[in-house]
Amino acid sequence: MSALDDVARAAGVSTATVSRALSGRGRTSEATRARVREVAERLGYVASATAAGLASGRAENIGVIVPLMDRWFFATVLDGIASRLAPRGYDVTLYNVTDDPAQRRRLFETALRRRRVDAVIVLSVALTDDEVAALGSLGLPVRGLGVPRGELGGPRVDDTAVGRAATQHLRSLGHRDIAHIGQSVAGGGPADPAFDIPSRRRAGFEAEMAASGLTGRFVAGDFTVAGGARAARELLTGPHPPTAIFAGSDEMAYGALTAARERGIRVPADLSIIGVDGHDLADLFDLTTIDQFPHAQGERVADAILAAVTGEAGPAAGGGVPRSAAASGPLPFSLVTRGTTAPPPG
Amino acid sequence: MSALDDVARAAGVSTATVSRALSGRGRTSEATRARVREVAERLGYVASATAAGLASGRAENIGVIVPLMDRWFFATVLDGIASRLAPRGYDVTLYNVTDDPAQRRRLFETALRRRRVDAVIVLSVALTDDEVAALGSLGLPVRGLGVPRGELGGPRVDDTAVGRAATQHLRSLGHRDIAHIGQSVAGGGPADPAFDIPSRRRAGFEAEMAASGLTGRFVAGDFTVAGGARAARELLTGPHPPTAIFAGSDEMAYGALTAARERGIRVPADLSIIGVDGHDLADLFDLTTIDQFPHAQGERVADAILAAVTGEAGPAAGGGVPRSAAASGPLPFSLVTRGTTAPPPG
DNA sequence: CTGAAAGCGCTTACAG
DNA sequence: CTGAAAGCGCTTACAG
Repeated sequence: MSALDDVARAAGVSTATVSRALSGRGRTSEATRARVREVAERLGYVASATAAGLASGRAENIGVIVPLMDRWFFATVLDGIASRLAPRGYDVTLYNVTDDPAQRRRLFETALRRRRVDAVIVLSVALTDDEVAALGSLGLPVRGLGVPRGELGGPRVDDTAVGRAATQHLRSLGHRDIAHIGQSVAGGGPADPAFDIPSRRRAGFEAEMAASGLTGRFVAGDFTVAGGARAARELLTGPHPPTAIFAGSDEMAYGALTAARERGIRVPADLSIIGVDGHDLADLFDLTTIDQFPHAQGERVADAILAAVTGEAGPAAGGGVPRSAAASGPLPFSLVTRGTTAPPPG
Repeated sequence: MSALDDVARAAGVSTATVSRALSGRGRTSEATRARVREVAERLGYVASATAAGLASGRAENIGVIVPLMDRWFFATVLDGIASRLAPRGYDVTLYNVTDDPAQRRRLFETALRRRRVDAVIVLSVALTDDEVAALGSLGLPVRGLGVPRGELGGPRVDDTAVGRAATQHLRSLGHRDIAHIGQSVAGGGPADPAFDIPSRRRAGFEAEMAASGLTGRFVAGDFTVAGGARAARELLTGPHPPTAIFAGSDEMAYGALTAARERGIRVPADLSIIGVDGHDLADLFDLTTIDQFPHAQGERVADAILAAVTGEAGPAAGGGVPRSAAASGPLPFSLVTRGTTAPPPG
């Protein structure tokens, strides 16, 4: 005696009709549908996700693989994803990936293979070849967001352009002695560094500097506040401190700000600093940054995965351009000029 | 021809035996179990979560209701929860609750009733009576973390003590003119303000001030950086600015720091500021705070929910005190003295 | 310890 | 448009 039976009985129809009326799949007369829905509502009936999933093959659930949940950027992207999925009736289950090999094996070889999700979104994590293969063998749509690999489809920011834009801003203020704080490629990264986000930002920086006949310095941070502080201290205590720093993330920029403060170096009078992200607190720090709209990024990848799962072209019918093509264009970013950048001293 | 059948065939046993060998439930000979596991491993077999869930009634999935996923505190707690659940084979599905009434109805009346989860954890959200009732009617274990209601069990910090400790620190430095930035009770909160976290912190503040025969001022922030800045501006531009501010959260304390900076008020020479949380960037801001170990809070509530779901007393056998009793004690907090607090001027 | 069989609560061809 | 029935892929009493 399932709950479905109760509804069918109360509405005087078969369970098949209840299922059709409630899901909207298959034909039902308007009158029947209305009556069934009314009865279901009154009885507080909601179909069991596991039973429906088993019978239909649709889990109505999207898996999201995310590193470091306590990092602002990912939390914000996740929020964007959830904001698009929930209204469509999709749940999101979280798969936190760490550096622990045993944990990763459990994730890719077991957790993800339980058929609990219809598709998976991968947020900026460096995956091994085996892991990419494991994802592929799932037979599920997979989209990455900012993943450092070409293998996974999904929207992405043109990070080379981001690197160029940040550098251009500094150059246009007159800086010639600019250092970049980023991530060293060796740091446990994936196979092909050419697809790496930090590498792209750095490449943009170097290209822009080279275009002016300049050479930029590079110091490795690790995309944390502490790493940024460490890198900035190295730069600022050297024989020839730069007049400007382009940090590959806002959090590293905060670290650079601290390092400058420690040494009594005035920002922006003595030193300009620009970050990347559009972090929550950038306004508080009065930090100039390249905003990459992480919340919107989450929305975009959620829409893309939904389109893949439902086989739709997208919510809006639109004109001649297929929605999928539009959705696969590069993600926007924007320079936000605040008080940490100014012309160089002298 | 299910995947289970393949394994059973290859191992030369029945599907029942495969199920028992793989799950560890029921008896199986050591030899059979080893062989079945070896075959399953070789074939890459992992039981379908939806089929197993339907048959067993166990979803092996915990729902977490969380507001504002992009808030550091919640993201950190979530990380703590996931870190305990994943190793035990439990997935976590996220239910983001916002202020949108339609969205909340969808959550409490539909999403949560799909039997996708074995239990639910509620993170600090103000629930209406109807929502608490809806949670109760789920027939599932429910634990809150820092929920402003007595109805939901679960570990919690003694926030009155937190308020007292912060105030004591300021008092011990010699401050007499202390203001508290918190949250106004009217702000869309739940029925009983007595269970409210912000109210408790404020009560602790007032009790401690009263004990010295002093009266503290109160200004409402809204637990955001901007709200803290606004409240602090109000205090600092008044006729009689305080010599110390106790902010109910680190993020509001950051706002207060900004407001002081705007006005050229030196911290801590002219003004002391203390926050609550143990935020990631507190170290960067050199902020004195009451750390409440959010990651550990997540671990604790995850353990509590796991105990409720599995009916266990907990992982460690322990001594005479039941684990559950120990786990229900108040959560720890700790004063971290940094550079934003000092004796008052003069 | 192991197997045959029923059943978990839905969805969906297939007929009508 | 609607119903009877099979089936989704497991788990679990129930026997043996």
